[in-house]
Amino acid sequence: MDLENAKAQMRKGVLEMCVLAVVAERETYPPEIIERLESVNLPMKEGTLYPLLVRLKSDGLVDYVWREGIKGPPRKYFAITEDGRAFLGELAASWRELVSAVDRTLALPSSRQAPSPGDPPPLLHIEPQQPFDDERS
Amino acid sequence: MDLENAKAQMRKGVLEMCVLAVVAERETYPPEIIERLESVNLPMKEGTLYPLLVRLKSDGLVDYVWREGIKGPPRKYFAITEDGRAFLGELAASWRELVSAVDRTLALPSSRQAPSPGDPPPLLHIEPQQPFDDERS
DNA sequence: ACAAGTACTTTGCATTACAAGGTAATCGTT
DNA sequence: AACGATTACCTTGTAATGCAAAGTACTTGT
Repeated sequence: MDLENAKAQMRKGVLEMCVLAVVAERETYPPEIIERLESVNLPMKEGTLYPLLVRLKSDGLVDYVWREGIKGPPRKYFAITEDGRAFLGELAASWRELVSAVDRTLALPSSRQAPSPGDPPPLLHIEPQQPFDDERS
Repeated sequence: MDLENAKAQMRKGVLEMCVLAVVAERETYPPEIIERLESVNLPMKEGTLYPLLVRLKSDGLVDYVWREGIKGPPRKYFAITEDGRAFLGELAASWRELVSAVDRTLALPSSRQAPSPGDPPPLLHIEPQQPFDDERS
């Protein structure tokens, strides 16, 4: 289990919201979306983005038009729809709830500090515990 | 695409960290871990937790001992290891980075406010845009 | 023409949460 | 002591989804 994998797993759940947020900012096309997300440290690959945009489009959360660029092939410029903007609002609210829940978990006593040398070794040398509330006789 | 699914996706990436945080707090056994997480609004099912604990154990991040309860069958009491505590520290740091990155994305202009009636319809009625920086030549 | 660059698309794989069902130990009641 | 209820642990199959890798197509420059 490596840290990189864990970080990737954490990112997975928010990519959809972040793409929607970037598209909500203004019309863009996929390579630009990727650049933007990378610029805030949220790497995303082509093979992830294109299918995601297809999903968002078929759910009516974004729409696109073909536009000719100054050079190269035509681009799909995406914009958010009204439904998309409403959904993004809900996603952002859920995100804030999640952040609050996770922070509450991380703030639990003993999960706070890094291991300091000289601490009493906490590993399974705990005396047999008194049950508190859940064992109704 | 429903909101519930999106919320579940967001949770997925952090469950491992949260379980580790709960176990870091003090020795516990699986049903209690589930209760704790539910109490902070992070639902997790048995079929998710047990295989996850197996992974954490085989990676040396947690350890367990069998203990007899006051009633019912014996329980596996889990505690975090030193390695686990170090890893939890890294996970928490990555989590904070992610929160910061996502918040930066959500703060992009136009993804902030909810749709207000009377706004100019923003959907793809934007005039053909001047490219800014990325079209070199 | 042809190569290079850019953009869009698709396929197969790995990870992982979960629903659903299964095994086993203990307890209370008869 | 037998049996159902409770509690705890475990396993299997499914679905979602990020990604690597490879493919298609349009445009530009030589």
